[in-house]
Amino acid sequence: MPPENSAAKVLHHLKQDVLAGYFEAGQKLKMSQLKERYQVGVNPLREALSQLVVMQLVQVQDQRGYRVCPVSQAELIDIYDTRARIESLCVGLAIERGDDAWEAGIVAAAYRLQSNAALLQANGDLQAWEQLHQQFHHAIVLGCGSTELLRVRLHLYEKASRYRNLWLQHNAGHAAFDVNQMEHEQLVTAVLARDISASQALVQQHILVPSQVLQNLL
Amino acid sequence: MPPENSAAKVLHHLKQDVLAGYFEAGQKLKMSQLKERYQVGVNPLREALSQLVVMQLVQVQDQRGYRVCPVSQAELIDIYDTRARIESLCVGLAIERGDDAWEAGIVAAAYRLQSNAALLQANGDLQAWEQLHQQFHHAIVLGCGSTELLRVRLHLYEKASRYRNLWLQHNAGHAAFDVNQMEHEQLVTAVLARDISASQALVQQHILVPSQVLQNLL
DNA sequence: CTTTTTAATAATGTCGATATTTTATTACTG
DNA sequence: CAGTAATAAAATATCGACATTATTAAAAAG
Repeated sequence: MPPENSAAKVLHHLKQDVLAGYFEAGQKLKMSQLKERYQVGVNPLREALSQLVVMQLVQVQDQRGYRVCPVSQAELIDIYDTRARIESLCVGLAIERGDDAWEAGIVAAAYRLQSNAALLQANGDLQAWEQLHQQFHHAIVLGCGSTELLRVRLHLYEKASRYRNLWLQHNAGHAAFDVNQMEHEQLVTAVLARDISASQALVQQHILVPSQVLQNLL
Repeated sequence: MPPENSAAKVLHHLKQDVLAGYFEAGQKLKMSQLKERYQVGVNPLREALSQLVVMQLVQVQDQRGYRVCPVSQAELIDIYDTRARIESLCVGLAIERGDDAWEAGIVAAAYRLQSNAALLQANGDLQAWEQLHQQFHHAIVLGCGSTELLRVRLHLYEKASRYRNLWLQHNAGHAAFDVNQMEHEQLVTAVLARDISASQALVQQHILVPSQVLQNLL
């Protein structure tokens, strides 16, 4: 375990709290409040907040402190649309470049997702399901072999988190989950068959369908 | 003019200094040194450095301070490869979505670049040329209309800056500049003709050729 | 009663100081 | 003389305190 300074620790917690919605969109982030919650002084806090500003999760106004970035339908559409295109790019490259270990990783992640999905849904543990879900998609795009592209992808995934949580809650115990699961099977088949255009079409749909559901919720 | 705090001011200067190569790749960034140069205390400095860490221009090691991110041939290839794909994506969308104002903006930027290129090359003002160059390409991709995609593009452009400076210096007064200029004319023609695949092929080449030159320099 | 002005309260941004940790130097030992 | 241990020097990370600025509340004027 890497020894982290308090700025790094508070960054991690603060980021989770913003992404999970503990701090609502647009909410003011007062120093006194944050000091209390994370048990650190202002300087590590300001470092963490500065980093979240670069990640576009927090806004800063000179002499007026920090606040959580607002959400909007326009941003939702843009993020999901861009994600769909980037993910498609990653998938195409991964199919071109992926080797045996890549294929095995996909099968393993798909198995883990499928075998735990029903239980986690019954428990209502949406975050655990989302983690397995994300690991499955990550196993696919990992084959693209581009650090930069994967970083861009991760950034967009994180920026989408606040919107995705709405979708997860809305669809808890809903039929959309089963549809989602079916799409995974189709995707695995297309990817392992090295069918680039089919895989890209499937993965774009897989991302854009939740976007359309969310547009009606905002 | 927006009133900025010292962290924002020092961030701007420090970023420029890293991108321009004033601080070399891998170099240790000592606080005493930075305090002297930017005339601020450690806390605004740490905020700025924290942001540069997120931008992947600076690395941090716990209790061992900050240093400029190293450069490598592998990173160069990855950045330029990814840039080529993202730029291609932007260009395709821009051609699909661009309107009259977009076309006019491209013609204007191309004109400004072409009319100043010879003079700036003679003066050896490579940075001014690069600025016009970048404004030209930005005028094209602006038509894609996606804030997120443009942000990703800008991030990759900035990450490529340190490598690009090598290319600029290497090609000062060289024939490659004229080839580069010719590629712009072809690109304008293809874009205004709304020929997506031709435009994408041209812009990919336009980015990848310098990458191949640079691979021999590192 | 609304608007403006003034006072108070609170919050932000920066610095200097300090404890802790790393790095460099010197001394020691096999 | 190389390698290691002890010491000295330097650098980092954090806090508390203070000056500046924004926000809120109260008072005064129209």
